[in-house]
Amino acid sequence: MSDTRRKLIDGAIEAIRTVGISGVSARSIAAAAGVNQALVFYHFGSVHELLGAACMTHTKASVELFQPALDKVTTLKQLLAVGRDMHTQQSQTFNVTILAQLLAGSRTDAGLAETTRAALQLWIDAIEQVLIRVLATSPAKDLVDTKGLASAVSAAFIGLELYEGIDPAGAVHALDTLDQLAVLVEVVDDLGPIARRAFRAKVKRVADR
Amino acid sequence: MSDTRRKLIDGAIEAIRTVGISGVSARSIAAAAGVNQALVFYHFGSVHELLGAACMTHTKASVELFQPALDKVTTLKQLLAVGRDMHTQQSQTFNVTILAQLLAGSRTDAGLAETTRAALQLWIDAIEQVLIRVLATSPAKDLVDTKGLASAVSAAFIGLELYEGIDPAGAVHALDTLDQLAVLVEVVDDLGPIARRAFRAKVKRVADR
DNA sequence: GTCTATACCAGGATAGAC
DNA sequence: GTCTATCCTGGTATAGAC
Repeated sequence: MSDTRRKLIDGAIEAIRTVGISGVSARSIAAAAGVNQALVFYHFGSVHELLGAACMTHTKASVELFQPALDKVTTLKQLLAVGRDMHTQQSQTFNVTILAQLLAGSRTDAGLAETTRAALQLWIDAIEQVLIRVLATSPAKDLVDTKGLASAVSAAFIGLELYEGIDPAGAVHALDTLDQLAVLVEVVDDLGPIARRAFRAKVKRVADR
Repeated sequence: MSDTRRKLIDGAIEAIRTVGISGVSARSIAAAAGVNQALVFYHFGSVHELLGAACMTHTKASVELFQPALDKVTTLKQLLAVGRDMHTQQSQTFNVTILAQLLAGSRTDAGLAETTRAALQLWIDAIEQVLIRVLATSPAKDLVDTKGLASAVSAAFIGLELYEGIDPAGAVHALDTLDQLAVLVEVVDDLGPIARRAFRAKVKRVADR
């Protein structure tokens, strides 16, 4: 990949982060990239195309970067912790920030929507693998669709990121609460044999109906 | 409130819905409202001010409209059902769609961020009241911070709305999965006295540490 | 492949007629 | 309170020099 293409992609990420989807433009991206504005169109054809390419590249790199951390996760609480770590470690280029802005922008551009969907799917797939592993020993195992839950978790994370933008303290509070709830799940997983059997029976009854 | 102000507020909602935060402008709003573009500035001073006013008005009306439905909710499953109903019944003016777009736009405007925060808070407060009622009889009661959970639920809903924009089928699937999970909570709430006592003891131990 | 220059349009905002 | 006209800025996109 040429040097300018890479600069433009980095510039696009930087621009989305600083001015948001509603302020991003060929000029703001070129300024962040330190190259001429016309090159956006030479290399990518349009601003939206560049945004899509940047989103895909950035998401791929981000998922790969955190894959080792995800592989170590054995509880829901730890999964949440990885999410929070991502945010603090990479506050300058946090991928979920980018995805949130592009998701909002995808409302008016079908092409961008498709790329954003594909990028988000990378996270969903990675998270699903974690969930399959984490839930393998849970008594609630048969009641949970891992694909659906992985989508829900990803979407929720995006919502929390947007919420953080308007109420940082509230977002921390919300995440702390989810942390507590993750403990609740462990409590269920950790019930004694009698309670566990009663739980399983209930779950089975509910799952069958 | 004057007729034109109302028209502009309705037009702003309409414009956010159709062109999104990145496409919204004094001209697009005025076109949707059927009034002259200059009136945006006469009545509201700036486009962002109008967006903030529209967001607040629309959210207030939406919360009031769904308050009776929220008052009837007695389980998490029903709370989720109200959310889904809102979406289908009000697909033209779904308030969460508006909030999601303004949340994304708030990244670059502190004033808009504050108004959006206040508007979202209306939902969070309403949902917290529901949660207090729903969780009152749950054995997990003492472990859950209702304020934090209400924020998390609201944020998650916004994320799901954005996700729906790029993958409608995936979003339905995610919501169906959450529906199943809500059942799981009922299972816990519905354990027999022995299991319930064991559960409470575990929760207490966890809550104390 | 990159830069300059430029055409052209959309958006924010104001002045002033009515 | 509303409309017309207008200014200016910044946005997309292309042509053409280098």
